Amino acid sequence: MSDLVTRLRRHNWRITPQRRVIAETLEGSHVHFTAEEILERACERMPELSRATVYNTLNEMVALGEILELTLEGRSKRYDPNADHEHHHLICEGCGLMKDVHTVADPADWLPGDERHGFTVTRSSVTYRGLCPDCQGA
Amino acid sequence: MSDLVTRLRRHNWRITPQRRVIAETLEGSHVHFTAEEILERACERMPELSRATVYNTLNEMVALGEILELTLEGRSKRYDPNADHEHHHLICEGCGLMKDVHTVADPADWLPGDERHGFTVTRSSVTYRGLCPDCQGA
DNA sequence: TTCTTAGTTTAGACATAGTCTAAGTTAGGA
DNA sequence: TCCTAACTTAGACTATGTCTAAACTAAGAA
Repeated sequence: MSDLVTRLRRHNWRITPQRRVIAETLEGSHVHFTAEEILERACERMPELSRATVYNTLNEMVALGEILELTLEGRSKRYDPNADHEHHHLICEGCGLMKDVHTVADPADWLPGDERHGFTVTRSSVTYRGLCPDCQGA
Repeated sequence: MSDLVTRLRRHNWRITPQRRVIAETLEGSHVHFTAEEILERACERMPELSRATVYNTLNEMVALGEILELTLEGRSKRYDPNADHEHHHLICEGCGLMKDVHTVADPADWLPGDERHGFTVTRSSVTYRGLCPDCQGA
């Protein structure tokens, strides 16, 4: 049983076969997939699964707070099943490898009041870029 | 004369009327526009300007390193004429408004060595999200 | 000045990512 | 069982961005 499915069930969310396949596809890899990639992989197990169901399901999981939607480089959003605790991303500019990382302080503490322009700030995320060990050698 | 135009001229880049209007539109505001917004505003001064020219010109300016392409929330990229000095972004989740902000510390200092996974970190950027004054009221 | 040529611009077709709609299907309670 | 609300589906639609082929423009050569 997928851990994500367990978490989703707690929201009194009906776990249909389609949703289960999508959740398990999301959790089955350490890479963050795009919606199209999830559709493609989930269709290997359930060929009649529709594009709309994948998009709807991903959006609902994001709304429930159980997965994260990442808008990074490129045109498509990616989905991260580790929505549990706050984390940030470290991206290799050589090969595109992406890792989750944790900071020692809350980034919101470093934005002074006069830099907030009247906004109420609710979330903050840091993206670190550099070269991974493999790409430093190359 | 726009400062961005000056910088572009240094690349031996032909400054056509179209490119001048696009560059001045980019610099004329403190917020970061999408390509469509730039097209719309530039068309107020040059109605025959085409969509393709705006997209081509923006992509070329990015390739020259004179503006930044931001892939953040939503479906469209935004363009930042301040490619020079380090700054971060504050985004309204209501209307998509984006502003430049400055933090009181370097985000790289918040990432402990054991969270770097052997990467050499060269750049870091923080994205703050919340509601702008207008969207708080609505 | 006129010619040549490379660079630029244009309209609109095309591609891709994502959303919406209307109709059909399914699950769970009365 | 039937009823109803939730879910799924195919495909139309929208939004964002790219490509193409033809026309235009500017700068140097003759």
